[in-house]
Amino acid sequence: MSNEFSLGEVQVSLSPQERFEEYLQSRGKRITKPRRALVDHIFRRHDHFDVEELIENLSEDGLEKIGRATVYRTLEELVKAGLLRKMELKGRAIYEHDYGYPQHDHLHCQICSQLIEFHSQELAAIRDAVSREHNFRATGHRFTITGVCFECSRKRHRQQSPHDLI
Amino acid sequence: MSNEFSLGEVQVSLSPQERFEEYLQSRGKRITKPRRALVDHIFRRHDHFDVEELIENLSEDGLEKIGRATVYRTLEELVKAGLLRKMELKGRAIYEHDYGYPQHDHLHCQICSQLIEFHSQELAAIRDAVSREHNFRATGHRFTITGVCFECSRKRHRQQSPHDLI
DNA sequence: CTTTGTGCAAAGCGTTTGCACTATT
DNA sequence: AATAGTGCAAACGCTTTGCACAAAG
Repeated sequence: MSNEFSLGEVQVSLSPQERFEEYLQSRGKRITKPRRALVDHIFRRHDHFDVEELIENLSEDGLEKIGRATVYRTLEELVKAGLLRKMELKGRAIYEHDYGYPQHDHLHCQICSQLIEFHSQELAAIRDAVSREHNFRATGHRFTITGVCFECSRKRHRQQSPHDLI
Repeated sequence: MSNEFSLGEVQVSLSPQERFEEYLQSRGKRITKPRRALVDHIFRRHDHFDVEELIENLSEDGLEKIGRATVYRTLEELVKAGLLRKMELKGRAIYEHDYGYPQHDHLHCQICSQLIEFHSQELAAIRDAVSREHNFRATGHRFTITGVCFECSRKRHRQQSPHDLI
């Protein structure tokens, strides 16, 4: 158990950095300064983030010179490498750590936009059962519950859901 | 049972048109020609559709004069009225009938992009249990399984998932 | 007659792409 | 030296918005 990383709850034997380099090597892609800086940065601080947030935060690490295009391109690589998970919310991409983190899904508050993670074993079972029934080869799933979080429902008694507001 | 509409499997007492007019009236919004034409059109033919498809098909019903802006604005109303369900896929909005249709979720083929519907009672149960645990007031959920459908996995032995392609 | 809705074209926003330059191999 | 990656700015695709005109109430 000495050379294992515990980033969340899942044990993995390579650091995200190492895993990314391995991925790059295996595809004949280059290990560059911006790529290294980005993995470091992302796995140092972020949990869920969108590109705009990420770019803003880059200056905290003195990485303001990395261009948007490089950020977008690197994020794509990180997803392909299995380090990040991407999802779409309100028209923009949200990323979160995937490598070394356990499978989970989200509650999404429509008011404050916060994402709350939850774990459910049954979900994977349903996914597999449904996929089998349809001869579908599942590679992943996304389950998102939308509504109003505890804090927001305390604050506002009138809610903003599609069906209300007279 | 005489005045009921069966659009899918759920019995409802108003036609989509009537329901939409009721919704519009209740908000002091006007019942206009384009709005009426759009509900008619949408509930005549479509199942899942995106805005581009919808606009292309409008000419089949002689509705080519309805502008994009009106289409977008009306779709938004139809969602608020509970007639349509909106979801985002690959950066663009997909709509499907909601009113008069049973709750369901989707399998999404990454190759041919088709959406396959499935029904699962357990899913609602999980949603409610998880929400209760987090004091979250759920108003809906979206569960999408991604992968490769039967037809596509027969055709291609090499798949296109994130992790492959040398 | 008042006010909301429409159609058009322009703007907006997140993301992608072409290209000359730079850095890795 | 050869080739892949970077940064910039322009282009993109989908959606929203401002505005003058049309239509509903």
